[in-house]
Amino acid sequence: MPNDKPTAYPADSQDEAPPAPVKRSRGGPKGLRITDVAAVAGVSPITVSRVFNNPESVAPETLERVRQVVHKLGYVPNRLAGGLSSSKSRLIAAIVPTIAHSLFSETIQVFSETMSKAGYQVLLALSGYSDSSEETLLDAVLSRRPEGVLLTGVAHTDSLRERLRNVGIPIVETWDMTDTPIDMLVGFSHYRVGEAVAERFLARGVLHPGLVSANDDRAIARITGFRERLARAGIHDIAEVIVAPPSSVSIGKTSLPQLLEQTPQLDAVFCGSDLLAIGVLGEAKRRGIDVPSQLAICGFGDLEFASETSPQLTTVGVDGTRIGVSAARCLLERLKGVKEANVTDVGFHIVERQTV
Amino acid sequence: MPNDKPTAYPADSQDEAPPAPVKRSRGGPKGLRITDVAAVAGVSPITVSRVFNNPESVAPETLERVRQVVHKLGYVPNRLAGGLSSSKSRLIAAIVPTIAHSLFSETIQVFSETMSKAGYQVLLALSGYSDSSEETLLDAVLSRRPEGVLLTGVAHTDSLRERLRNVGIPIVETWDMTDTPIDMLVGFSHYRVGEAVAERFLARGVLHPGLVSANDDRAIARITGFRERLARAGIHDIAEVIVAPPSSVSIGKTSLPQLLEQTPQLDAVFCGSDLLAIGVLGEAKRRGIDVPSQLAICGFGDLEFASETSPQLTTVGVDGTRIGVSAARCLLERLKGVKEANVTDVGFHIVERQTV
DNA sequence: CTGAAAGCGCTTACAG
DNA sequence: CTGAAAGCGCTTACAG
Repeated sequence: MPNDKPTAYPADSQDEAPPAPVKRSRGGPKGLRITDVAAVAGVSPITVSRVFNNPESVAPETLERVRQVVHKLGYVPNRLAGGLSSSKSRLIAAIVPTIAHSLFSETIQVFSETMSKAGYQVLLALSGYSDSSEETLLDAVLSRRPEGVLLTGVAHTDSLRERLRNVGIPIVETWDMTDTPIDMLVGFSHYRVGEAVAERFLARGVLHPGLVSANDDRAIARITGFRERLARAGIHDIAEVIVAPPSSVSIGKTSLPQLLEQTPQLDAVFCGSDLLAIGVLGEAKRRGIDVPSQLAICGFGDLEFASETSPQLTTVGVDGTRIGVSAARCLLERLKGVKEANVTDVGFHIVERQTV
Repeated sequence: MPNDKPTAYPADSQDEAPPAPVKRSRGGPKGLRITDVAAVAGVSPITVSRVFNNPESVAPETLERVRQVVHKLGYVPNRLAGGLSSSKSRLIAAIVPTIAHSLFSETIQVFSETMSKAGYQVLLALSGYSDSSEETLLDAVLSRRPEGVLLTGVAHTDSLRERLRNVGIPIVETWDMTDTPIDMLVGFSHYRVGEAVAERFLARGVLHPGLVSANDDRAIARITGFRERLARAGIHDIAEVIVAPPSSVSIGKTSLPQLLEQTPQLDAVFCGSDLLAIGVLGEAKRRGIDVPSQLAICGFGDLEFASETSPQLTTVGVDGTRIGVSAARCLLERLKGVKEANVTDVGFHIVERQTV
């Protein structure tokens, strides 16, 4: 040894002593931990954990005592830690194009209510109507390790579908229909909606139909059904105005002159939403066109106020509340271990408010 | 020693060997971890972490290599772990009474968009209109350790306000006004809305006003402003129908006869929402009452469709989008370290659609 | 620009 | 019914 002089260490230092571990403070106490509660209540941390997650397994008086300490201290468990440890985030992601002025908001409302009654919380992810950044959005969502996912519409890209399938958590697609769902599905066929509206128009003797719609996936499916059904009846010329979402009353207003320019004899318009329909209706009135005798107008969504203020409109009603509740139930069943796949067609109904 | 026969242990077992730690498997691999990426990329886990959280601090070619491995493997970081470790959940909670058929949905829409652009995600918590379980809801929210909270309305109970103040994260109250905000606030005075509507009515020469409203906090504030302003003008008798939320067109319809029963000379109605106003208007028409000449009706919310379909209605407009954006900005500034308090009165405007 | 060690606050899997 | 030890998958705080 090059240097065997006595060291400066205290007398009790031992030759074999491991290097003292560097104490790295991480910024001091951030708040109450489960150990704080345990110490005050005179139990182990595990018991405190059980009080929250499995109270039946704790003796009644222990339970009571711990609960009082929890309440007195104002302790709130850290679910980031709990989720990491248990692999149960108790989080469900809801991916929706938009919740503003939208049919989806009531679906999300009841979905969220149902989920929170079952002890889950909802992470809201707004996808917009473009799918440019959907991969990024999905990364953000999956990084929270949700235990289930509600999708609005059927996922478009194969890559997305593949990824969702592979995470191995229950997925429920809503508000649309497909033969190849990722997992579960609660929705209806927009294609058939289009067909059904076309049939109504045909039954009325419509010869020169038009359509106004935003260009989101489901609206396109409705348009396709509409067009194809009309084509089978020999009608191929359809006036068409396609706009970027979100649709609105004012877009409806401006679209009518465009449709009339394409088809001066226009006698029916299928609108992508009730808002568009209201706009078209208002503009028709302004031009002295009688609805529905000269121009039939069909909307989509069956908004309550529309039925009150615009009884001349026909529309397509969908039970958004039922979709939300069913979607929640599907996920919850799976989370309880039920394994069956599940596709529910909730259908739709055409609301003819005023006899033709 | 009672038993010093040779043991059955292998020859290399040592007397001093510490008790072999029990290996407790936790269920095997749940998915890719940061160490998997690190191993493939030939770097340490910390470097992979930096690629996600602080890419500027990583050499360009290391960055590129790690990113390729991440992409190839499909690795998604676990933010439960990340959040626990860093005390940064990147989560913002939005507590809203309801998002269905509601003015709040557009606030939440833009709030959520703004937040996600800044790298945060929104945890949606629906409080309903009762505050019975608000403590429970808050526990659920705080257990996720959000970095900020948006509240709709000003929190009611002292206990709630105290708890929110104590968590030490930025809080923004919205859609209401108070002299004693918990922290930041973006809203307007519902009391003043009520006063302003009363003044419009007085200016019209109204003598026998009534009101229909749901009984949520903000509606009550509007009613109070309305009543007190009228009282100052000597009007104390006000017909009144108070209903449980959510309000709707059909409730509006049924309320008019009730108001007329209380005050047969009824010449104005202040409604808690545009939906109620539309219902009242429809019922008035049905009874041959001209609006606004015989009966003035004022709603709340300025829904776009109402202006198109019911120009006879007056209403109160509020910029919900601005509230959402401002609330998001307030929170984001704080999260960046700016310390100033912030109270924004976004005001409101009365929309008189048809000249009296 | 990069890494080894320690720690975030819980829960699991045992054992008693 | 209760608890000591280990581990969940990251990031911090250093050190180089």
